[in-house]
Amino acid sequence: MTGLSSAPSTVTPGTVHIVDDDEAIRDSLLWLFQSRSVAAHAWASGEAFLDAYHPDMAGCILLDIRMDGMTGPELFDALLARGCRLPVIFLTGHGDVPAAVAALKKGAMDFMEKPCDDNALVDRVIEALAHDAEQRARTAGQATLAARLATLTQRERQVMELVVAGKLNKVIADDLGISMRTVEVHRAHVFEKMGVKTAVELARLLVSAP
Amino acid sequence: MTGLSSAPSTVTPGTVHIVDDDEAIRDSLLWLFQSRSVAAHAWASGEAFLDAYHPDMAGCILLDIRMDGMTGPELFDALLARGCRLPVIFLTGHGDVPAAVAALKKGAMDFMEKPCDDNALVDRVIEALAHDAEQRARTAGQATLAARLATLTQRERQVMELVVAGKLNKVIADDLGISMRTVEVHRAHVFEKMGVKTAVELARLLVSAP
DNA sequence: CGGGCTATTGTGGAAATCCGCATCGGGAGA
DNA sequence: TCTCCCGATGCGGATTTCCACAATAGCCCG
Repeated sequence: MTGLSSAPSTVTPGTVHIVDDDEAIRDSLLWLFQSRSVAAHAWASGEAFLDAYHPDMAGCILLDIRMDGMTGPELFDALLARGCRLPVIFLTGHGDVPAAVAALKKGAMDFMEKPCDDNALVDRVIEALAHDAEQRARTAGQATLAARLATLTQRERQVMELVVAGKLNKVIADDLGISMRTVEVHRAHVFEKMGVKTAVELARLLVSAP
Repeated sequence: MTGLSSAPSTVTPGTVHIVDDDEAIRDSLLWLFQSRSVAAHAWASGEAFLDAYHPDMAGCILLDIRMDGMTGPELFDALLARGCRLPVIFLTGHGDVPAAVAALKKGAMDFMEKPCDDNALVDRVIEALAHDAEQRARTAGQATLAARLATLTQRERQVMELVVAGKLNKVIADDLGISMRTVEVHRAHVFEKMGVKTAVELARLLVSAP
Protein backbone atom coordinates (compact mmCIF):
# COMPACT_ATOMS: atom_id res chain seq x y z
CA MET A 1 0.00 0.00 0.00
CA THR A 2 3.02 2.30 -0.18
CA GLY A 3 2.74 3.01 -3.88
CA LEU A 4 6.09 1.55 -4.88
CA SER A 5 4.66 -0.76 -7.52
CA SER A 6 6.51 -0.86 -10.80
CA ALA A 7 4.07 -3.27 -12.44
CA PRO A 8 2.40 -2.68 -15.87
CA SER A 9 1.47 0.88 -14.83
CA THR A 10 -2.30 0.98 -14.73
CA VAL A 11 -4.82 -1.79 -14.28
CA THR A 12 -7.61 -0.51 -16.49
CA PRO A 13 -11.10 -1.39 -15.35
CA GLY A 14 -12.69 -0.90 -18.78
CA THR A 15 -12.12 -0.48 -22.47
CA VAL A 16 -11.65 2.71 -24.44
CA HIS A 17 -13.94 2.58 -27.45
CA ILE A 18 -12.43 4.43 -30.36
CA VAL A 19 -14.94 5.64 -32.93
CA ASP A 20 -13.37 7.04 -36.10
CA ASP A 21 -13.95 6.45 -39.79
CA ASP A 22 -10.28 6.84 -40.67
CA GLU A 23 -8.57 3.48 -40.46
CA ALA A 24 -5.09 4.98 -40.13
CA ILE A 25 -6.16 6.95 -37.07
CA ARG A 26 -7.93 3.96 -35.55
CA ASP A 27 -4.83 1.82 -35.92
CA SER A 28 -2.60 4.50 -34.57
CA LEU A 29 -4.81 5.01 -31.50
CA LEU A 30 -5.15 1.27 -30.93
CA TRP A 31 -1.41 0.95 -31.01
CA LEU A 32 -1.02 3.85 -28.60
CA PHE A 33 -3.38 2.44 -26.00
CA GLN A 34 -2.17 -1.11 -26.31
CA SER A 35 1.37 0.09 -25.78
CA ARG A 36 0.19 1.67 -22.52
CA SER A 37 -1.71 -1.42 -21.33
CA VAL A 38 -5.09 0.24 -21.82
CA ALA A 39 -7.68 -2.08 -23.33
CA ALA A 40 -8.96 -0.54 -26.56
CA HIS A 41 -11.48 -1.41 -29.23
CA ALA A 42 -12.08 0.44 -32.48
CA TRP A 43 -15.27 1.06 -34.42
CA ALA A 44 -15.39 2.32 -37.99
CA SER A 45 -18.59 4.34 -37.62
CA GLY A 46 -21.04 5.75 -35.16
CA GLU A 47 -23.67 3.33 -36.43
CA ALA A 48 -21.40 0.36 -35.78
CA PHE A 49 -20.80 1.40 -32.18
CA LEU A 50 -24.43 2.25 -31.61
CA ASP A 51 -25.47 -1.21 -32.82
CA ALA A 52 -23.01 -2.86 -30.48
CA TYR A 53 -23.78 -0.61 -27.52
CA HIS A 54 -25.12 -2.27 -24.43
CA PRO A 55 -25.70 -0.65 -21.04
CA ASP A 56 -23.32 -3.12 -19.42
CA MET A 57 -20.40 -1.80 -21.46
CA ALA A 58 -17.75 -0.39 -19.13
CA GLY A 59 -15.07 2.06 -20.11
CA CYS A 60 -15.14 5.28 -22.09
CA ILE A 61 -15.54 6.57 -25.62
CA LEU A 62 -13.04 8.43 -27.79
CA LEU A 63 -15.08 10.08 -30.47
CA ASP A 64 -14.17 11.83 -33.71
CA ILE A 65 -16.32 14.80 -34.64
CA ARG A 66 -16.45 14.67 -38.40
CA MET A 67 -17.28 11.24 -39.80
CA ASP A 68 -19.10 9.90 -42.83
CA GLY A 69 -22.61 8.97 -41.87
CA MET A 70 -23.36 9.65 -38.23
CA THR A 71 -21.19 12.43 -36.81
CA GLY A 72 -19.62 12.38 -33.38
CA PRO A 73 -22.14 14.75 -31.80
CA GLU A 74 -24.99 12.79 -33.37
CA LEU A 75 -23.69 9.56 -31.86
CA PHE A 76 -23.28 11.34 -28.52
CA ASP A 77 -26.89 12.49 -28.60
CA ALA A 78 -28.09 9.02 -29.56
CA LEU A 79 -26.15 7.48 -26.67
CA LEU A 80 -27.47 10.03 -24.20
CA ALA A 81 -30.99 9.27 -25.39
CA ARG A 82 -30.37 5.61 -24.54
CA GLY A 83 -29.23 6.53 -21.07
CA CYS A 84 -25.56 5.85 -21.76
CA ARG A 85 -23.35 7.17 -18.94
CA LEU A 86 -19.99 6.31 -20.46
CA PRO A 87 -17.52 9.22 -20.31
CA VAL A 88 -16.98 10.69 -23.77
CA ILE A 89 -13.84 12.43 -25.01
CA PHE A 90 -14.15 14.23 -28.32
CA LEU A 91 -11.27 14.39 -30.75
CA THR A 92 -11.42 16.85 -33.59
CA GLY A 93 -9.18 18.17 -36.31
CA HIS A 94 -10.93 21.47 -36.93
CA GLY A 95 -11.61 23.73 -34.02
CA ASP A 96 -15.23 24.66 -33.56
CA VAL A 97 -16.06 26.56 -30.41
CA PRO A 98 -19.86 26.12 -30.51
CA ALA A 99 -19.48 22.36 -30.99
CA ALA A 100 -17.03 22.13 -28.10
CA VAL A 101 -19.28 24.18 -25.84
CA ALA A 102 -22.34 22.15 -26.76
CA ALA A 103 -20.53 18.87 -26.17
CA LEU A 104 -19.14 19.86 -22.78
CA LYS A 105 -22.44 21.29 -21.63
CA LYS A 106 -24.10 17.98 -22.48
CA GLY A 107 -21.64 16.23 -20.23
CA ALA A 108 -18.73 15.26 -22.44
CA MET A 109 -15.62 14.78 -20.37
CA ASP A 110 -13.25 16.56 -22.73
CA PHE A 111 -12.84 18.01 -26.19
CA MET A 112 -9.35 17.80 -27.63
CA GLU A 113 -7.91 19.10 -30.85
CA LYS A 114 -5.79 16.92 -33.13
CA PRO A 115 -2.99 16.58 -33.22
CA CYS A 116 -2.74 16.28 -29.48
CA ASP A 117 -0.09 15.02 -27.15
CA ASP A 118 -0.17 11.24 -26.76
CA ASN A 119 0.59 11.40 -23.07
CA ALA A 120 -2.14 13.94 -22.42
CA LEU A 121 -4.63 11.84 -24.35
CA VAL A 122 -3.78 8.64 -22.51
CA ASP A 123 -3.95 10.46 -19.19
CA ARG A 124 -7.39 11.81 -20.00
CA VAL A 125 -8.59 8.37 -21.08
CA ILE A 126 -7.30 6.76 -17.93
CA GLU A 127 -9.08 9.47 -15.94
CA ALA A 128 -12.26 8.74 -17.85
CA LEU A 129 -11.96 5.01 -17.21
CA ALA A 130 -11.47 5.61 -13.51
CA HIS A 131 -14.42 7.97 -13.48
CA ASP A 132 -16.60 5.35 -15.13
CA ALA A 133 -15.49 2.64 -12.72
CA GLU A 134 -16.28 4.84 -9.76
CA GLN A 135 -19.62 5.85 -11.14
CA ARG A 136 -20.41 2.24 -11.93
CA ALA A 137 -19.71 1.24 -8.34
CA ARG A 138 -22.05 3.93 -7.08
CA THR A 139 -24.75 2.86 -9.49
CA ALA A 140 -24.38 -0.74 -8.37
CA GLY A 141 -25.11 0.30 -4.81
CA GLN A 142 -28.15 2.20 -5.94
CA ALA A 143 -29.31 -0.81 -7.93
CA THR A 144 -29.29 -3.12 -4.92
CA LEU A 145 -31.08 -0.42 -3.00
CA ALA A 146 -33.72 -0.18 -5.71
CA ALA A 147 -34.03 -3.96 -5.77
CA ARG A 148 -34.67 -3.99 -2.06
CA LEU A 149 -37.18 -1.18 -2.33
CA ALA A 150 -38.98 -3.17 -5.01
CA THR A 151 -39.66 -6.02 -2.59
CA LEU A 152 -41.61 -3.70 -0.31
CA THR A 153 -45.37 -3.75 -0.21
CA GLN A 154 -47.38 -0.63 -0.91
CA ARG A 155 -48.20 -0.28 2.74
CA GLU A 156 -44.65 -0.96 3.80
CA ARG A 157 -43.45 1.80 1.52
CA GLN A 158 -45.95 4.25 2.98
CA VAL A 159 -44.89 3.40 6.49
CA MET A 160 -41.25 3.61 5.53
CA GLU A 161 -41.63 7.12 4.17
CA LEU A 162 -43.20 8.32 7.37
CA VAL A 163 -40.58 6.58 9.47
CA VAL A 164 -37.83 8.23 7.44
CA ALA A 165 -39.63 11.54 7.86
CA GLY A 166 -38.92 11.13 11.55
CA LYS A 167 -42.47 10.50 12.73
CA LEU A 168 -43.35 8.38 15.74
CA ASN A 169 -45.26 5.14 15.31
CA LYS A 170 -48.33 6.58 16.95
CA VAL A 171 -48.34 9.52 14.55
CA ILE A 172 -47.87 7.22 11.59
CA ALA A 173 -50.75 5.06 12.79
CA ASP A 174 -52.88 8.14 13.01
CA ASP A 175 -51.82 9.43 9.58
CA LEU A 176 -52.60 6.14 7.90
CA GLY A 177 -55.69 5.46 9.97
CA ILE A 178 -54.44 2.10 11.21
CA SER A 179 -53.44 0.72 14.59
CA MET A 180 -50.03 1.25 16.10
CA ARG A 181 -49.43 -2.48 16.19
CA THR A 182 -49.86 -2.71 12.44
CA VAL A 183 -47.38 0.10 11.94
CA GLU A 184 -44.90 -1.77 14.10
CA VAL A 185 -45.29 -4.88 11.96
CA HIS A 186 -44.77 -3.01 8.71
CA ARG A 187 -41.86 -1.14 10.20
CA ALA A 188 -40.20 -4.38 11.24
CA HIS A 189 -40.75 -5.82 7.75
CA VAL A 190 -39.20 -2.74 6.18
CA PHE A 191 -36.15 -2.96 8.44
CA GLU A 192 -35.72 -6.62 7.58
CA LYS A 193 -36.15 -6.22 3.84
CA MET A 194 -33.87 -3.19 3.68
CA GLY A 195 -31.24 -4.89 5.78
CA VAL A 196 -31.04 -2.29 8.54
CA LYS A 197 -31.45 -2.40 12.29
CA THR A 198 -32.55 1.13 13.10
CA ALA A 199 -34.55 3.97 11.61
CA VAL A 200 -31.42 6.09 11.44
CA GLU A 201 -29.65 3.62 9.15
CA LEU A 202 -32.72 3.53 6.96
CA ALA A 203 -32.84 7.31 6.75
CA ARG A 204 -29.19 7.44 5.73
CA LEU A 205 -29.77 4.88 3.00
CA LEU A 206 -32.61 6.84 1.49
CA VAL A 207 -31.29 10.35 1.93
CA SER A 208 -27.89 9.72 0.38
CA ALA A 209 -29.12 7.93 -2.71
CA PRO A 210 -32.39 8.81 -4.41
CA MET B 1 -49.88 31.94 -6.62
CA THR B 2 -51.46 31.12 -9.94
CA GLY B 3 -48.73 32.61 -12.12
CA LEU B 4 -50.89 35.14 -13.91
CA SER B 5 -48.60 38.05 -13.19
CA SER B 6 -47.94 40.40 -16.08
CA ALA B 7 -45.43 42.47 -14.19
CA PRO B 8 -41.97 43.47 -15.54
CA SER B 9 -41.28 39.93 -16.77
CA THR B 10 -38.56 38.59 -14.50
CA VAL B 11 -37.73 39.55 -10.98
CA THR B 12 -33.98 39.20 -11.03
CA PRO B 13 -32.44 38.12 -7.75
CA GLY B 14 -29.00 39.48 -8.55
CA THR B 15 -26.89 41.65 -10.79
CA VAL B 16 -25.03 40.68 -13.94
CA HIS B 17 -21.50 42.01 -13.69
CA ILE B 18 -20.16 42.92 -17.11
CA VAL B 19 -16.37 42.95 -17.35
CA ASP B 20 -15.04 44.33 -20.61
CA ASP B 21 -12.39 46.89 -21.48
CA ASP B 22 -14.32 48.20 -24.49
CA GLU B 23 -16.59 51.01 -23.44
CA ALA B 24 -18.86 50.67 -26.47
CA ILE B 25 -19.53 47.02 -25.66
CA ARG B 26 -20.09 47.76 -21.99
CA ASP B 27 -22.65 50.44 -22.82
CA SER B 28 -24.36 48.25 -25.35
CA LEU B 29 -24.64 45.36 -22.90
CA LEU B 30 -25.79 47.63 -20.10
CA TRP B 31 -28.51 48.97 -22.35
CA LEU B 32 -29.54 45.44 -23.37
CA PHE B 33 -29.93 44.18 -19.82
CA GLN B 34 -31.59 47.31 -18.53
CA SER B 35 -34.11 47.10 -21.35
CA ARG B 36 -34.95 43.59 -20.12
CA SER B 37 -35.23 44.55 -16.45
CA VAL B 38 -32.08 42.72 -15.51
CA ALA B 39 -29.92 44.61 -13.05
CA ALA B 40 -26.49 45.15 -14.59
CA HIS B 41 -23.22 46.74 -13.58
CA ALA B 42 -20.17 47.26 -15.77
CA TRP B 43 -16.47 47.11 -14.93
CA ALA B 44 -13.72 48.38 -17.19
CA SER B 45 -11.13 45.78 -16.22
CA GLY B 46 -10.59 42.53 -14.43
CA GLU B 47 -8.59 44.33 -11.78
CA ALA B 48 -11.46 46.72 -11.11
CA PHE B 49 -13.90 43.89 -10.58
CA LEU B 50 -11.49 41.88 -8.50
CA ASP B 51 -10.93 44.88 -6.21
CA ALA B 52 -14.64 45.31 -5.75
CA TYR B 53 -15.38 41.60 -5.36
CA HIS B 54 -16.90 40.49 -2.10
CA PRO B 55 -18.23 37.03 -1.24
CA ASP B 56 -21.66 38.48 -0.56
CA MET B 57 -22.05 39.63 -4.16
CA ALA B 58 -25.03 37.90 -5.73
CA GLY B 59 -25.61 37.49 -9.43
CA CYS B 60 -23.36 36.38 -12.26
CA ILE B 61 -20.42 37.53 -14.35
CA LEU B 62 -20.25 38.22 -18.07
CA LEU B 63 -16.61 38.13 -18.95
CA ASP B 64 -14.67 39.12 -22.04
CA ILE B 65 -11.70 36.93 -22.92
CA ARG B 66 -9.24 39.37 -24.40
CA MET B 67 -8.71 42.49 -22.34
CA ASP B 68 -5.85 44.84 -21.61
CA GLY B 69 -4.24 43.94 -18.33
CA MET B 70 -5.87 40.94 -16.70
CA THR B 71 -7.52 38.66 -19.24
CA GLY B 72 -10.88 36.97 -18.72
CA PRO B 73 -9.44 33.56 -17.88
CA GLU B 74 -6.98 35.16 -15.49
CA LEU B 75 -9.77 36.93 -13.66
CA PHE B 76 -11.73 33.68 -13.58
CA ASP B 77 -8.80 31.86 -11.99
CA ALA B 78 -8.31 34.65 -9.47
CA LEU B 79 -11.98 34.52 -8.52
CA LEU B 80 -11.94 30.74 -8.17
CA ALA B 81 -8.89 31.04 -5.94
CA ARG B 82 -10.92 33.34 -3.69
CA GLY B 83 -13.72 30.82 -3.48
CA CYS B 84 -16.05 32.80 -5.72
CA ARG B 85 -19.06 30.71 -6.75
CA LEU B 86 -20.68 33.23 -9.06
CA PRO B 87 -21.71 31.72 -12.41
CA VAL B 88 -19.45 32.97 -15.19
CA ILE B 89 -20.38 33.37 -18.84
CA PHE B 90 -17.50 34.04 -21.20
CA LEU B 91 -17.92 36.24 -24.23
CA THR B 92 -15.27 36.17 -26.92
CA GLY B 93 -14.74 37.53 -30.38
CA HIS B 94 -12.18 35.05 -31.60
CA GLY B 95 -12.95 31.36 -31.32
CA ASP B 96 -10.41 29.41 -29.33
CA VAL B 97 -11.32 25.82 -28.58
CA PRO B 98 -8.72 25.13 -25.89
CA ALA B 99 -9.72 28.28 -24.03
CA ALA B 100 -13.39 27.32 -24.20
CA VAL B 101 -12.70 23.78 -23.02
CA ALA B 102 -10.50 24.97 -20.18
CA ALA B 103 -13.09 27.51 -19.05
CA LEU B 104 -15.99 25.07 -19.09
CA LYS B 105 -14.01 22.36 -17.33
CA LYS B 106 -13.20 24.84 -14.58
CA GLY B 107 -16.89 25.40 -14.09
CA ALA B 108 -17.80 28.32 -16.34
CA MET B 109 -21.48 28.25 -17.14
CA ASP B 110 -21.11 29.11 -20.83
CA PHE B 111 -18.73 30.31 -23.48
CA MET B 112 -20.35 32.35 -26.24
CA GLU B 113 -18.91 33.82 -29.40
CA LYS B 114 -19.54 37.43 -30.39
CA PRO B 115 -21.58 38.51 -32.05
CA CYS B 116 -24.23 36.48 -30.37
CA ASP B 117 -27.99 36.66 -30.30
CA ASP B 118 -29.23 39.17 -27.73
CA ASN B 119 -32.12 36.97 -26.70
CA ALA B 120 -29.91 33.94 -26.24
CA LEU B 121 -27.48 35.97 -24.18
CA VAL B 122 -30.18 37.40 -21.93
CA ASP B 123 -31.68 33.94 -21.49
CA ARG B 124 -28.35 32.49 -20.43
CA VAL B 125 -27.77 35.34 -18.02
CA ILE B 126 -31.18 34.89 -16.45
CA GLU B 127 -30.45 31.19 -16.12
CA ALA B 128 -27.16 32.01 -14.45
CA LEU B 129 -28.84 34.41 -12.03
CA ALA B 130 -31.42 31.80 -11.11
CA HIS B 131 -28.68 29.23 -10.65
CA ASP B 132 -26.81 31.55 -8.34
CA ALA B 133 -29.90 32.32 -6.29
CA GLU B 134 -30.64 28.64 -5.88
CA GLN B 135 -27.08 27.81 -4.95
CA ARG B 136 -27.03 30.73 -2.54
CA ALA B 137 -30.13 29.41 -0.80
CA ARG B 138 -28.53 26.00 -0.41
CA THR B 139 -25.35 27.50 0.95
CA ALA B 140 -27.32 29.57 3.43
CA GLY B 141 -28.89 26.40 4.79
CA GLN B 142 -25.49 24.80 5.15
CA ALA B 143 -24.20 27.90 6.89
CA THR B 144 -26.89 27.80 9.58
CA LEU B 145 -26.17 24.10 9.94
CA ALA B 146 -22.49 24.81 10.41
CA ALA B 147 -23.31 27.56 12.89
CA ARG B 148 -25.38 25.15 14.93
CA LEU B 149 -22.70 22.49 14.78
CA ALA B 150 -20.24 25.07 16.10
CA THR B 151 -22.26 25.49 19.31
CA LEU B 152 -21.81 21.84 20.18
CA THR B 153 -19.37 20.68 22.80
CA GLN B 154 -16.64 18.22 21.99
CA ARG B 155 -18.48 15.52 23.87
CA GLU B 156 -21.77 16.42 22.28
CA ARG B 157 -20.23 16.11 18.85
CA GLN B 158 -18.85 12.69 19.66
CA VAL B 159 -22.20 11.50 20.94
CA MET B 160 -23.93 12.99 17.92
CA GLU B 161 -21.71 11.10 15.51
CA LEU B 162 -22.49 7.80 17.17
CA VAL B 163 -26.20 8.60 17.31
CA VAL B 164 -26.19 9.40 13.60
CA ALA B 165 -24.31 6.17 13.02
CA GLY B 166 -27.42 4.44 14.32
CA LYS B 167 -26.04 3.18 17.62
CA LEU B 168 -28.11 2.71 20.74
CA ASN B 169 -27.44 4.81 23.81
CA LYS B 170 -26.07 1.85 25.71
CA VAL B 171 -23.60 1.10 22.94
CA ILE B 172 -22.54 4.73 22.78
CA ALA B 173 -22.05 4.77 26.53
CA ASP B 174 -19.86 1.71 26.21
CA ASP B 175 -17.88 3.14 23.29
CA LEU B 176 -17.14 6.37 25.11
CA GLY B 177 -16.66 4.74 28.49
CA ILE B 178 -19.32 6.85 30.19
CA SER B 179 -22.66 6.11 31.74
CA MET B 180 -25.83 5.80 29.72
CA ARG B 181 -27.35 8.66 31.62
CA THR B 182 -24.61 10.99 30.49
CA VAL B 183 -25.16 9.93 26.92
CA GLU B 184 -28.83 10.75 27.27
CA VAL B 185 -28.01 14.22 28.52
CA HIS B 186 -25.61 14.96 25.68
CA ARG B 187 -28.05 13.52 23.20
CA ALA B 188 -30.80 15.79 24.45
CA HIS B 189 -28.48 18.79 24.25
CA VAL B 190 -27.57 17.90 20.67
CA PHE B 191 -31.22 17.60 19.69
CA GLU B 192 -31.99 20.94 21.23
CA LYS B 193 -29.02 22.78 19.73
CA MET B 194 -29.58 21.29 16.29
CA GLY B 195 -33.27 22.05 16.39
CA VAL B 196 -34.53 18.51 15.82
CA LYS B 197 -36.85 16.23 17.71
CA THR B 198 -35.66 12.79 16.65
CA ALA B 199 -32.46 11.00 15.68
CA VAL B 200 -33.83 10.45 12.18
CA GLU B 201 -34.16 14.18 11.52
CA LEU B 202 -30.63 14.67 12.76
CA ALA B 203 -29.32 11.96 10.46
CA ARG B 204 -31.06 13.56 7.50
CA LEU B 205 -29.54 16.93 8.31
CA LEU B 206 -26.02 15.58 8.42
CA VAL B 207 -26.20 13.11 5.56
CA SER B 208 -27.62 15.55 3.04
CA ALA B 209 -25.18 18.35 3.66
CA PRO B 210 -21.57 17.71 4.69
C1' DC C 1 -14.41 34.15 45.36
C1' DG C 2 -18.94 33.41 43.32
C1' DG C 3 -21.21 32.36 38.98
C1' DG C 4 -21.56 30.04 34.66
C1' DC C 5 -20.40 26.30 31.60
C1' DT C 6 -19.08 21.48 30.85
C1' DA C 7 -18.99 16.79 32.04
C1' DT C 8 -20.52 13.39 34.82
C1' DT C 9 -23.84 10.21 37.36
C1' DG C 10 -28.08 8.72 39.96
C1' DT C 11 -33.23 7.78 40.82
C1' DG C 12 -37.53 7.00 39.12
C1' DG C 13 -41.38 7.26 36.29
C1' DA C 14 -43.86 8.07 31.76
C1' DA C 15 -43.82 7.09 26.97
C1' DA C 16 -42.25 4.62 22.95
C1' DT C 17 -40.14 0.92 20.67
C1' DC C 18 -39.33 -4.00 19.84
C1' DC C 19 -41.18 -8.75 19.49
C1' DG C 20 -43.30 -13.25 19.97
C1' DC C 21 -47.79 -15.38 19.89
C1' DA C 22 -52.42 -15.63 18.03
C1' DT C 23 -56.40 -14.28 15.01
C1' DC C 24 -59.12 -12.78 10.92
C1' DG C 25 -60.40 -11.62 6.08
C1' DG C 26 -59.27 -11.32 1.26
C1' DG C 27 -56.97 -12.24 -3.01
C1' DA C 28 -53.65 -15.14 -6.01
C1' DG C 29 -52.13 -19.44 -7.39
C1' DA C 30 -51.55 -24.79 -7.20
C1' DT D 1 -60.66 -26.01 -2.53
C1' DC D 2 -56.58 -25.42 0.10
C1' DT D 3 -52.54 -22.82 0.81
C1' DC D 4 -49.69 -18.73 0.90
C1' DC D 5 -49.09 -13.90 1.32
C1' DC D 6 -50.68 -9.38 2.63
C1' DG D 7 -52.96 -6.21 5.69
C1' DA D 8 -54.79 -5.46 10.05
C1' DT D 9 -55.17 -6.05 15.17
C1' DG D 10 -54.78 -7.41 20.13
C1' DC D 11 -52.04 -8.85 24.34
C1' DG D 12 -48.15 -8.81 27.15
C1' DG D 13 -43.52 -8.35 28.31
C1' DA D 14 -38.58 -6.86 27.55
C1' DT D 15 -35.84 -3.00 26.13
C1' DT D 16 -35.07 1.73 25.15
C1' DT D 17 -35.87 6.40 25.09
C1' DC D 18 -37.30 10.72 27.27
C1' DC D 19 -37.28 13.80 31.24
C1' DA D 20 -37.59 16.16 35.69
C1' DC D 21 -35.15 16.64 39.93
C1' DA D 22 -30.77 16.46 42.11
C1' DA D 23 -25.81 16.42 42.90
C1' DT D 24 -20.47 16.53 42.31
C1' DA D 25 -16.31 18.31 40.19
C1' DG D 26 -13.15 21.01 37.15
C1' DC D 27 -12.37 25.24 34.64
C1' DC D 28 -12.56 30.00 33.28
C1' DC D 29 -14.07 34.79 33.97
C1' DG D 30 -15.22 39.07 36.16
